[in-house]
Amino acid sequence: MTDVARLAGVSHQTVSRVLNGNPQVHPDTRERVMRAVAELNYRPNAMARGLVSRRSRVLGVVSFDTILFGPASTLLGIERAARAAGYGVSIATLERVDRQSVLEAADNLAGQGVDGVIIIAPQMAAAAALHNLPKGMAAVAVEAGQDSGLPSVSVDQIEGARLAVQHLLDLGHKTVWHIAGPNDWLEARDRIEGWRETLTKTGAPVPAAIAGDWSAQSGYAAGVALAGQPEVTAVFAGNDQMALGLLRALHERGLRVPEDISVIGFDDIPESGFLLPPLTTIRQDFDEVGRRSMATLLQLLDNTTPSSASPVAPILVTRASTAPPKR
Amino acid sequence: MTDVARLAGVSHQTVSRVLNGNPQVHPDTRERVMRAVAELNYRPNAMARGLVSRRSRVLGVVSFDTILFGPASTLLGIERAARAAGYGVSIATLERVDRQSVLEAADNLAGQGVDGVIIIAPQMAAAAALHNLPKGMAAVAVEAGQDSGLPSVSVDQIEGARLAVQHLLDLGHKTVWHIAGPNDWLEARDRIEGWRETLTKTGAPVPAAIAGDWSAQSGYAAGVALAGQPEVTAVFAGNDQMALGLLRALHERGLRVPEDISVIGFDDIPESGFLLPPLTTIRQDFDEVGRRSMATLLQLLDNTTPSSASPVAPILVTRASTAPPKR
DNA sequence: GCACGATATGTTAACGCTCACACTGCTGTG
DNA sequence: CACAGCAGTGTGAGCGTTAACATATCGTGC
Repeated sequence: MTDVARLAGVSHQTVSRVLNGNPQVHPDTRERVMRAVAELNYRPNAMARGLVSRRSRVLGVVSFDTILFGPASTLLGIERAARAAGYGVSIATLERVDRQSVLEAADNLAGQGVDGVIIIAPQMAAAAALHNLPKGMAAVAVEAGQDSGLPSVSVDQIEGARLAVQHLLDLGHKTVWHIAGPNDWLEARDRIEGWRETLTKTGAPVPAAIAGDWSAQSGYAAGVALAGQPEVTAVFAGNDQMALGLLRALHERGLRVPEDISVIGFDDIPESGFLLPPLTTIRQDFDEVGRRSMATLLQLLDNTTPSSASPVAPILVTRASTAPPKR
Repeated sequence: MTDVARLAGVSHQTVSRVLNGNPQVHPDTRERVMRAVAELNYRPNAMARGLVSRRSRVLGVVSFDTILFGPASTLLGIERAARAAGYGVSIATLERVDRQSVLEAADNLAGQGVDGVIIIAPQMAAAAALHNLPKGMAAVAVEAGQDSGLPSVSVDQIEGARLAVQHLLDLGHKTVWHIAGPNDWLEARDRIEGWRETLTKTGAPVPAAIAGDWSAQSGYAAGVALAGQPEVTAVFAGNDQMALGLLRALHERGLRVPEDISVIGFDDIPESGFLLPPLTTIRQDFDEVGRRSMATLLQLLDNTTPSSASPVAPILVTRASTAPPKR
């Protein structure tokens, strides 16, 4: 910076002013400084800057299983929103999801000097850990339910499930079976709740939910079980991967989708449109989740009370795996 | 730090020594300092530390399309390796892949003060940009070919293609068709090369490669074209998503896999085992890629000449989508 | 013509840490 | 008994930036 100042014939403070867009600099001076900056290929030192301003302009994201479509998309949405706001993003991926791992990850990020963290905590264990975060740490939770003690952003899973189930009921199905995600995931619980509520509200019988673990394999297993029950005409799978496994199981048993059984998924993974048949599913707007998380975090950093908006609304994507019942 | 020093009854320098594991501190002193650290809940300031040591212990990763299985897995592998080495990871995701975006992303990361960057650059355009990186920036390329001018780490795509094609030839197929990835991806080019080479070497005829874009949709389109050609008995899809689309197209045309046509994919995405039929494919070891990238970057930071190891070997995962030809 | 605010720039002191060096006792050696 | 050597600790400077304040220059209104 001193070099730039010398070359431009000004003080280092003026250089600092130019770099920070201070309006009180003469245009000519600004020009000269900019030229010197370019000529010397000067780049401000982020650490010196952060040391005095107490802001690193980097935020941390704690996440789990970033290979899965949901978390990966959320991460991407956050990263986009952060970049738009002039922030960098540092990640910490959890190997296991328990209280300690979450706290360790948050601690690591804090040690890197992030200004705040966004925690993608769809599991109960992760959400529980949020109460123990180092105090004074600006943190926003994503998909963590209301009782995490943190400002939080999420997609309206209950509404998503309602959309899925209502769609099937509207087609004329008497009821809808459900392959649920793991019970320690909040999203799984909410989808079960939305499913059950919608059935109950319309007076439809509520079959037992079948336990899955998000994997295609578990969907397949559920499909094997369901294929043996002739009364099953419509199935709401907790995510698209399980729907995929389900489709395979039904196909193997000679059941046609949607003629014999309607199937609806959740997530709208890129492959969903190309399954056999193309999958009707529920889409979540992860970019919006990213934007809201970022906005909330920025409010936290500004010391304004974060405005808690309503959850992000999912939408129904109708393809070819659902139809009126034929049997 | 001063507070800790006061509480422990030592100088700030001794506190620093304890924190950095300097062996020349008396065990009793160390103990007292540690206790003070714990009591005050003190955490060293990363920026002050980085300012003087000129090391942030954070590295940057430039990546594209982190929703795709390959890049997401690579990112995860790098993150794991970085954590093991005590480094944090900052990400920069590209919206578009061209020279300028790559340089901008690298610049952003540099502005955040990362010690070095790992660039996942599977596309020609990205690889080309690597020559223009700010000099003095420690950088490692992943999947960028040899001529990026950077130390680089990659999976042996040619070998992977060879494994796939040889597997089909060994089953008795006269030749193997290929649905290729986009021509501006290095991985796509290498897989084409491995495919062509293997066919040529064994004297098999080399059909024209069919252009795809990694998506299930393009695999479907290719499948529609191939289903009309009775001489086609074996297809090597450039990735598993295209294989998925292909399976759907073949199924729709009444062609059975593997009885009528054998299909092999590439990547081994989590769903591959649950397609109809379970997909035989080629698996890449992304953790190993992450470890090697990290190791290379650390060597670069140490000013040792990076040891350029041989590419990571992929492996064949045999499932149910390939069989000897029947027609 | 002169005080006065506005505009533009410079000066100095932190920020919290590590590095280089100086210092203090103590032990062991000739 | 003096002195070197060493373990253990303290002192002061400086990393590159911004904040706070001080200063210089310039019109402007009376």
